[in-house]
This record gives sequence, C-alpha cells and structure tokens, in this order.
Amino acid sequence: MADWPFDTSLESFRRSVVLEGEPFWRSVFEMHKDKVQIKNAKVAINNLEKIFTATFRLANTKGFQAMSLRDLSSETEISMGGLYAYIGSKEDLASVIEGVLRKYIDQVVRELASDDLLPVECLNASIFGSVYMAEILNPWYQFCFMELKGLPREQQQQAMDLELRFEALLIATIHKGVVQGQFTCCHPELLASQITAMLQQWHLKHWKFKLRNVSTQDYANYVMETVLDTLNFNAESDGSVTNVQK
Amino acid sequence: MADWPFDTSLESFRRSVVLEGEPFWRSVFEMHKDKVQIKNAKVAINNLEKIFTATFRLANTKGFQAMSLRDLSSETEISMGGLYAYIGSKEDLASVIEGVLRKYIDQVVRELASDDLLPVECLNASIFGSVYMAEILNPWYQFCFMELKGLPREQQQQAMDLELRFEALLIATIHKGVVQGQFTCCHPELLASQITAMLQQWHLKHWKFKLRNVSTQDYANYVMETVLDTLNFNAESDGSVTNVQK
DNA sequence: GTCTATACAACGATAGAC
DNA sequence: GTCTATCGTTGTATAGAC
Repeated sequence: MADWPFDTSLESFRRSVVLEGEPFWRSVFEMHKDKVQIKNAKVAINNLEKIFTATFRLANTKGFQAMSLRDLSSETEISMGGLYAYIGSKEDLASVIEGVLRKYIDQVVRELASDDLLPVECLNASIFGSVYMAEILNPWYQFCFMELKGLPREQQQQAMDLELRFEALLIATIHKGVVQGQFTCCHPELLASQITAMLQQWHLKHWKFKLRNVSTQDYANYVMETVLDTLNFNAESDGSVTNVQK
Repeated sequence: MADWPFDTSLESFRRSVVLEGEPFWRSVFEMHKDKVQIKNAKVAINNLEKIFTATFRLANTKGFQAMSLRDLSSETEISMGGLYAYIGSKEDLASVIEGVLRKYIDQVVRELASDDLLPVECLNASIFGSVYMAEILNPWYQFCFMELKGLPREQQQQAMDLELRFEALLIATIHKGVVQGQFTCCHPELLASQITAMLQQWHLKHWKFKLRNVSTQDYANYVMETVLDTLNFNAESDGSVTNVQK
C-alpha cells in the first residue's frame, strides 16, 4: 500500500496511501459487499460513505449504543427501511467498521515486519505511519477504541492480538538495534507499550493537542525524538557499517 | 486526605488513604444523599455499594448504555422499583459516579499544588499517587474514561478542565526544576501529556500489563524513571542547596 | 424499605407499496 | 432502489400493595 520508508510529511503520506476519496470507499464496499443488497456500485458506494460518516458523527459524540437507527436515518437522509439495504443489522455495522480498520492496520504492520529496514528506519516508519493513519482515519480510530467493548468477544480478541503484534514488532526492532549497538534499553516491553500509548493519544486526546496548537507533524516528531532519546540513540554513529546485519 | 510525600509502596498508600471499605462508601453516600430516599444510613450505604459495584461490572464489560436497569436489578438482587429509591434516573447514576471520582482526584491535585515540595518530590508524589489511585479505584476510572461522552456537556468540560489542571501542575513543577538547574526539558507541555498518557494506560490497558506480569509498583517505577531520564535528572546533584527556592 | 405489576415511549427490524 | 407503515420487543420509570 505505502512506499516504506516515505518522507516524513503528512502531505506525502496522503499521496502515497489510499485512505480517502472514492477509491477508499470503493475498497470498503468491496470488503462487505455480501451485506449490501444494492447492485449499482456507484449508488452503493455513495450511500455507504454517507452511512459510515454519519455513524462516526453520531457515535463519536453520544456513543454508538446511544445512537438510534432513527438518528442515523435522519442524519443520512436515508429512510429506516433504506438503511437495511446497506447494513445487516445495527451491531453488524459496528462490526464492519472495526473489521475494515483492523484490516488496514494489519496490512501496515505486516509490511513493516516484512520490509527489511534498519532499526531506526523501522521505528521511524512505524511512528510516522501510525500518527498519520490515525490523523486521516481519525473517526475510525475513535470509534473502534470506544466501541470495542460492544463487539463480539472474538473481535475484541483479534483487536488485542493486533496491538500485541504491533508491539512485538517494536520490541523486535529495539532488540535488533541493541544487538547492533545502536540502542540501549532496559525495558523493551514497557517502552513498546509507551509508544503505543503515545500514538493512541493522537486520536484519544485530539482536543488537547488542538487546544495547544500541536500539529500532526510536531507530534510525530516529538514521539520519534522521545523514543530515540530513551534508546540513547546517537544520530552520528548510526551503525551504517552494520547494514549487512539487517 | 493523604500524607504527601508517602513512602512508595502500594500497601502504605492503601493505609494512608480512604478509598475502600465502609468509610469510603459512607462518603459516597454523603455526597449524593439528596437523591437517596432511604433514611437508614447503614442499609443505604450497603445497597449503594451493591449498586455501584454491579454497575461497574456490567458497564465496564458491555458498556453503560448497553446495560439495562433490568440487568442491574438482577445483578444487585434489588428489584426495579427498589433501585429507584437509590438513584434518580439511569443517567443520574452515571453522573454521580463521574462526580465522585472527580471530587477525589481534584482533592489530590489541589493538595499536590499547595504542598510545598521539591520538584522531584512533587513528580514522585504525582506519579505514584496517580497510579495507586487508578489501581484502587480501577473500575471508577475505567467507567469515567469510557462513559464521559454520554454525560452532560458541562460535566465533560469539567473533566477536561481537571486533566488540564493536573498537567498545569506537572508543567509548573518541571519549570521549577529547570529554573533550579535540576532538569532540562524542551517540551514541557508535551512531556506533561506524555505523563498523563502513561498514567491512564494503567487502567486503560490493564489486560496488557497483567499478561506481561507488570506489577503496579513496577509500572509506577518505570514511569518515574522514564520521566526523570527525559528531564536529564541526576540523582547525585539533586539541588538540595537550592531548597530555599522551592 | 422493598416488592409486583404496569404504563407507555422508543427501539430494531421487516413487509409490501411505489 | 427507496419509501411508508407497522410489528413485536425492550427500555425507563412509576404507582400502589405489603
């Protein structure tokens, strides 16, 4: 999906990745075509986008359970009966949202793990990629974090597994850097959770960063700097002679 | 409420603070006596505890909106009619829970701000105090974080204000340490949010720390170490000659 | 102080007209 | 492909017996 590593601006990330516009919603449509009863793809994709964005607007302010399908109906200007041509049921709608986001994140994690990057590059790509994805898909992240409890047990487990796999990637990367003599780190597992925590803050506490005028790139930079500082990484001796070991 | 600074074990924190047992629930009862129609304090306190803990069990697994009062009735073994002798309404119950927790946290923040501690001591008390409170009042924290959206606008604002006041305390403390030459810090505001983020992880991601066998004290220690490391604090030259400036 | 019985509004979901 | 009309269920809340 993306070209790793990419340059570190949000704009170039937007260009290199398909998470917006018609192509993105088309891929969402493809992902749960089975539940949609409408044949005409153009119509279906358009209404699907309306339904999802309206769901985010409502659920991310009052909560998904508190949002009634009548609310959703008036927000989308699609009738109650009409909605059911696009969703199997209310709880199915929530399930699909989580499933789509998880699929996209999973894809990124797998690419990061398979790409053969230097430890610093891998951390860089993980951190900037995560912040930028959370920026672009902000409503999706907010929804999934807050509404996970309401989803089936199995789905909750899969979400936790993905988070653990992301952290496992971070831990392995840190370990590699330690072995290559670029990093020092006493508690790789705790540092990994700390990174996850800081990344999730970007969507969880958006109000705070807006209030303080912290831009997306400012934040990603700060996280990256903090991590490298914790790892006692020295940019001068970046271990490029040990490239062969990567 | 607490004696700051206290020694850094969870057990001593438990002893020095009233957040459990009959005295704690009595104070909860006192806090919203007006909504309770039962005269007998002993009976009221007992049932109030049952109602609150059952609410946490249900709401923290399936969500507060998804929890019906019929669920709550069978979980508490109090009839539907009986419940209404203790709560004004369902949404009132959520409001009260948030109000109680906020009052307790607010109390701690005010004490920390008024006590005249050295910067390192203040950070120490803030971090250990926060983790230990989140440990003891875990269900309260979980509930308030996840259900804040469903509460009145004004209450949401007050919760955000409290978080900002806590971070303002951290920022002021960091600044004091910088002025006294004990710390160096480029981004005090971002570090403060980072501290909040790490503290909130203790209740948000309890499953992860349990999985990895990280104890409460391990975690508080890690947060404290990370912060001091970021601030380039050197335990040897702890600025005790500048005590007069505190 | 606690219960049972019940009111009635709102919900998710569907059938059938257009 | 979209709508209106309506079904059965479940929700919160209360009244009145005990």
